Amino acid sequence: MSSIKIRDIALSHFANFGYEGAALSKIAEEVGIKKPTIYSHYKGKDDLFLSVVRYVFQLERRRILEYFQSCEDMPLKTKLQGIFYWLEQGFAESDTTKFLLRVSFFPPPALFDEVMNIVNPFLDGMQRNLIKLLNGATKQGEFSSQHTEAVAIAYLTLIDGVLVELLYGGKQRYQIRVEAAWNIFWQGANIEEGK
Amino acid sequence: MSSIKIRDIALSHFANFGYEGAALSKIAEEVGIKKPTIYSHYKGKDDLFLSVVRYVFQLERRRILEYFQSCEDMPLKTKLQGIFYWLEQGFAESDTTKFLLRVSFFPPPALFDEVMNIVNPFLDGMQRNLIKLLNGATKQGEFSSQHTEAVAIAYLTLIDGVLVELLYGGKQRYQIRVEAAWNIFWQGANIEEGK
DNA sequence: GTCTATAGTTGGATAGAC
DNA sequence: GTCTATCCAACTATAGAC
Repeated sequence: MSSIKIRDIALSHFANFGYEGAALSKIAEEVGIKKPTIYSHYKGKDDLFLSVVRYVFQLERRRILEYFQSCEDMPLKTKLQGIFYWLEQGFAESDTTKFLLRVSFFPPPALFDEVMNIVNPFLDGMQRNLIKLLNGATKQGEFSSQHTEAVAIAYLTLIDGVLVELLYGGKQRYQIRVEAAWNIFWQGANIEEGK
Repeated sequence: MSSIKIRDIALSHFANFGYEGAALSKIAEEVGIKKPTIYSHYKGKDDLFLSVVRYVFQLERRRILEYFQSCEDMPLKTKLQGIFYWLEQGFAESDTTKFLLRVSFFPPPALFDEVMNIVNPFLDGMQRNLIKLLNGATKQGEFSSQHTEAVAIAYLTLIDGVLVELLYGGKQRYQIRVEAAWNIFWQGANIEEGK
């Protein structure tokens, strides 16, 4: 089915040019079909865009679950630190992360509500899973902190901060940031109680 | 001069709709002039856009210098922590921060090189000033860390991470992030040597 | 500098033959 | 499902009167 090919190429165009910057004519050209043919697969540009949004977030959700399952028996530190390598890989392989960030930060105004109804549950789920993870580790004595939620929030902040650099500065600067910021985060998160 | 009014209103349109999403007709309408009048002030859309870019980054550079001068005699912790309130204020007052982030992360492809020739020196200057600041404080004994550069990088990562939330999640979620992530950063940065 | 009028292009979307 | 042909709306940009 060429619906899939259209969707995949549209993803890369939306990721690199944004919603307004992407043109159905250019997408069709790269797919190897004529523009009107898109309309026999999708209702229009909005429908195509929202299909890509749903696809990307579903894909990302599954990938994250797979990651956590793949390192279920490892210590917490390994799990949390491994994310950064995992992010780098996912970013290199496709335009999904770029699309994800662009859509999250600057969604097309007309589709704001519909986009946020997909983005927000995704982020909330991320945060819930993370807190669960930290709580579980705390019980097992792997991790000592009275402020599990604060650590979770700081960790998400760290991820956003390095993602920004991955998106913008490239791999090398990303790795430098991860190295520097992770160590300080981890030390700060493991301070023993008492101010 | 109405060049300024055009520039300021264009700034808000570019910030909220992106380069492609902003229309000269809408900008002119809000200014209270007709569209062709813009062409007697700017060569075209590209020229207007790049004028806004130059203006915003120059403005931001000056604002940052002013901030650091305003708290020159304060302890390092106060300086670094004060940035977060300062960011929040600047973000609320205008669309400059939104524009700055949008342009930095997702510049219009056709103007990529020209934009980056403005963005990169700006960021490099930020990082240089920060390292200078940390080095100065280290000499005065305010701050103990063997890894000044790592702290600087982690601090910039922290700023990006909270800015993302300011842009996307709003003031309240921003403040929560700042509270949680700053404490962990500061503790981690001030760990005594060893390990 | 500001306008009216308009050129020239490109965008999304539809009708209808095959 | 795919095409050709076409429509209409919106955009940037320019010409020329005032």
